[in-house]
Amino acid sequence: MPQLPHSHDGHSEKLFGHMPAPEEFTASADLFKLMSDGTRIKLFWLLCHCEECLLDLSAMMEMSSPALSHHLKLLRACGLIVSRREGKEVYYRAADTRQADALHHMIEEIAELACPD
Amino acid sequence: MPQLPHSHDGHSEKLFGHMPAPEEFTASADLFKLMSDGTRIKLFWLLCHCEECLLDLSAMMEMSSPALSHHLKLLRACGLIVSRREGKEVYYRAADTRQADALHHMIEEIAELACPD
DNA sequence: TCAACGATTAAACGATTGTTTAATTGTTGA
DNA sequence: TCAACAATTAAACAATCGTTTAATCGTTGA
Repeated sequence: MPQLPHSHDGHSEKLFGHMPAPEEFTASADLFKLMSDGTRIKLFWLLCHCEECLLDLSAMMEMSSPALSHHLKLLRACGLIVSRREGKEVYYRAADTRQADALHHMIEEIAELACPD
Repeated sequence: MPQLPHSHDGHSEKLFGHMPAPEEFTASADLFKLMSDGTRIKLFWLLCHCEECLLDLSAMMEMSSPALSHHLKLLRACGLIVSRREGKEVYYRAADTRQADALHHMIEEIAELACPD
């Protein structure tokens, strides 16, 4: 049993002995980090409700297309969104995965947003 | 009805007209930002499972006490954890709120952590 | 009251992140 | 093939963040 500076009770020491590996937290942290930016939350939320091309997203988000492209790349790298090219345009939408769905619900639960159909 | 650069269908334009205010996303972003650091996730998770003083937390987290104090301050400022002084020591634990509870479950759902009793 | 201890604060530093501007890649229709 | 358009990439910049070191505050017991 590992020792703590102050021994208040045995509970913490037992917990100390069963600490999850740091990697288990970094995986979560990376996902939360992705949502730590208001721009990306709004973007991801938007892509949960429609499929759109960069220019339209750019207008809806009121941002430049390079800035948006940067955020889309991050979201796609984590598998939260997918894209498909159709002619000159690339369409983005939320991925159809358990993780993306869970995150969508988290966002709406936290923000208590009214969710358009 | 607002106009988008490309009019693919009416759906996005309708959505564009009902965009939630930026503040609704910044509130969520702030909460996610709090959890965007592996150190803080681990710390918060720990405080969901025990109540401890700074020095013991410092040992369990393998961090300096000033660094830890800084993170505890951030978590407390958002109401996710509470503290009480008992003599020379200050004890921290997760707050007993819906938000803290929801976040605890999110972390374990995302990390799929085995949760010690 | 004063020394010891635990906790907090402040200042400084390095690292990371988001946006801008400009250049480049990819696709289509004339 | 070339001009127009959509998307992406690259470089540069300011801003934010987490840690360290050092100093300070608060409490207790001698």
